[in-house]
Amino acid sequence: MAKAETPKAIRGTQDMLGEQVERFQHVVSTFDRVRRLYGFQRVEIPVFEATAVFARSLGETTDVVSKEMYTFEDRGGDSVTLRPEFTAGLCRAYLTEGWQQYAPLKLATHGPVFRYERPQKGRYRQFHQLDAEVIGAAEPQADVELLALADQLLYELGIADGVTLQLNTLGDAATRDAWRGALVAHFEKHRGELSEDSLARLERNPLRILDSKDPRDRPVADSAPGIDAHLTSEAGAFFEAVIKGLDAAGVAWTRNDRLVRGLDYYRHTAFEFVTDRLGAQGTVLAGGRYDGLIEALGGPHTPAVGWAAGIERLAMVIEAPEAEKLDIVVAVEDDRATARAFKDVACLRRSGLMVDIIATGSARKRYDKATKVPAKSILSYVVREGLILTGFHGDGETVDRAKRLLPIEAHPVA
RNA sequence: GCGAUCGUAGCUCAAUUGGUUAGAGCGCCGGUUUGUGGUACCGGAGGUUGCGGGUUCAAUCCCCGUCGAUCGCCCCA
Repeated sequence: MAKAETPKAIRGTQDMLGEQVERFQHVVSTFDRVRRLYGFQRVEIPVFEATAVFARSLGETTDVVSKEMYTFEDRGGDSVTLRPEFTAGLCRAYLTEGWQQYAPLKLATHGPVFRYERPQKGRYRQFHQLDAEVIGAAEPQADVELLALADQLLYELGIADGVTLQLNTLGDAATRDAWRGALVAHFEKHRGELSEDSLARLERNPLRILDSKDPRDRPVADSAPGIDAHLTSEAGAFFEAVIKGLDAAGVAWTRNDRLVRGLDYYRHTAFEFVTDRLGAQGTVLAGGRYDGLIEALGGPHTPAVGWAAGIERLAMVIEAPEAEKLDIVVAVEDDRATARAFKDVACLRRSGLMVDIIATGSARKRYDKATKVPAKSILSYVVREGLILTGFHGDGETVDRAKRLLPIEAHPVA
């Protein structure tokens, strides 16, 4: 029979073990702890939705919809899509589950998301996000609270120093239209100085020229008009309130008036927490206010604001957390003690101690193996003159606890 | 979709300008030493050098293709 060929992992997926998992878990558990401090409740939503949920929310950026989503037809012929983000699904749930009665809702969730993209540093096809949203709150306090949550999360992950909060406003609809007009006029005037990529952007998505990485674009992008001159008084007041709130809450930020969002339903606050330690994929947490999204999903006008953070990117930036140690590792150095040892191990585990046992392979090497297992203490079993003897080594507190649970006298070999 | 770099044992890496039987450490398995201990030694298993062509007396090494990985571009909800 021909040797079976091992199927390979799908491009852009990850298998995690050891330190990678420790890092991942540390990010998630820190998020779960901090989110409670702010009264954000955990929600669960599906990993896939009707394609319309995301297609509608992504509007006219057809590139993203057609090329970058994992879209399939199910057996009934319906088009379904693996979630590329949490926000649209949460908004759908808000509308279809009657969650409007609880508004304003502070929600938190985390899990896998999927984007059909070419993998690179900090970028995968199945990756994982933390997500926090406030749905049904029009006030700038919601933006501030959400940013404070993000800020504290990064602080407690120990990476606040290496990350900066870049803040901008996209204004309201009127502001945005006026600014966009001024930008297009500016870029049209300097067509000749723009890169080919940016000339294409000028047609599809002119705001994106502002954050172009092409050095040829920088002079034109840097000299482009900012949004401030076009802010309506309402939009200006909103941004002011956010800034004042951040300062009051002690959240450090820097203005980046080149920071934009591609989609029209984004209003007012836009922000990104950025690190320089991840190469080209330095954005570690990003979000903004999306007052127009729920209407785009066929719901009533509903103001909302939220953010998402890449768990893998955060996990790469933090210090390695200390691996969890077992309380005891048992080394059975004589096969005649095996039954006794397993009995004791069962007792210890039922008492809530984390215990592993080494009872296979060369008997005389089992102690050496045990010393390599991350554990607070070692319990060894040997046989002398027909008696099973036990020996403890390591952390005193753990040893004392185990000694109280186990019979200390030597047992004859059965 | 485009570009650059890289694919040798389970892992990290060697192998002279192309040269004969592709090595080492770690890990794994077995044995010896030690015997309240993380030591040292001996032995073993494990490779179609990613895959397929080509050049050559001879290819891990050079060339082409392909697959995969990494990093970047595009995109970034």
